[in-house]
Amino acid sequence: MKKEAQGKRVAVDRAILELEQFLPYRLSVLSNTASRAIADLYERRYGLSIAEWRTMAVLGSYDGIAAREVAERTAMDKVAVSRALARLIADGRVRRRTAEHDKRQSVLGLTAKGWKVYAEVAPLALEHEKRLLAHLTVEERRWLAHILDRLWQAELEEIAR
Amino acid sequence: MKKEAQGKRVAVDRAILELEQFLPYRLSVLSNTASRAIADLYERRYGLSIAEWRTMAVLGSYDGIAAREVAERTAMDKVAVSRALARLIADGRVRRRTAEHDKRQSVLGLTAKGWKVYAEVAPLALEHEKRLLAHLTVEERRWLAHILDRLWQAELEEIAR
DNA sequence: TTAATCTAGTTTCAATTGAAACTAATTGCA
DNA sequence: TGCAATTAGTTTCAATTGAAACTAGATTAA
Repeated sequence: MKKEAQGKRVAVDRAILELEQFLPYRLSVLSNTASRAIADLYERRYGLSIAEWRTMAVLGSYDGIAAREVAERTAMDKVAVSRALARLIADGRVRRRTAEHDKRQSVLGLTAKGWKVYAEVAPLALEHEKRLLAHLTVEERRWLAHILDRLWQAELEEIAR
Repeated sequence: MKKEAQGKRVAVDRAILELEQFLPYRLSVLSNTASRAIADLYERRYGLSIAEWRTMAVLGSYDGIAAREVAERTAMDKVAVSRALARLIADGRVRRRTAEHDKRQSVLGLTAKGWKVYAEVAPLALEHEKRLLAHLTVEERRWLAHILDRLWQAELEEIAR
């Protein structure tokens, strides 16, 4: 490490870690910008938070699941799910029944109104994803998907331990 | 899409988007787990939040910069930086002078105490990063670095527009 | 010059989040 | 059985965050 012109903004000798090169930092910044743009859009247009959108998305794929499974499938904790559901139900986008076989559990699903929102938001989200990926070549995209799978898997194993 | 056994957990016809495959979601989950483990560690051991650690990290690399530049280099907003600095200074880990050429600006740097913390935390952070990357082959690691660069660059261009 | 604009950084107040405690129902097991 | 432990989900309260307003200094341009 050596001085730049002016002797200002010196990269210091003792430094061992460059934040800009640090993987967790890079992932965090990337993740934030990837989510922010689209999140702002459906927040403004539909009053949906990320937590609410994720909840709707999994209910779009898995009708009739309980809150616990929403939490698993959205990687959110049960408190966040509870709050997201409270708002979605208040807005009439999600319906909740009590499971007959276990009265603690709920049976959740999108209402007609919820499906209407879903049918508008999902394409926006997918388009946004496409725009992000458009910056990569086909090969890079394949590698990215592969690497995410690998890391995902590694995490699961880590948690399982 | 078709029914699974039991007629439960049905993947619904109208579903357009699988959250688990959605890039912003995958990045978010990955980023969270990548940061969480290490963040918990230096929170417990040194009482450092992520914002504080990032601030210390850039001050370790760039001595004498102002809060504005900390914000740029950590991808945090100025309020977050102001608060992180307030705590770091209160803890005696960062020193702040006023810039002579512009009395609005501060001139920031790690104190001896700050350097001591840095010298302990940085290796921990790097080791953690190594453990994450250990799940990938050399080739995968190279591609990951490359892809992150590409997306990073794309973002910068996006913002510049 | 000096008034208007801009920039660095802080403060305030409301909204969001996180952790712990809680309620209600279910399960495991002596 | 029935009582202790577990699970689903909610509530509460404190801590964190975000947005806007604010202070103080610097810059611009008439």
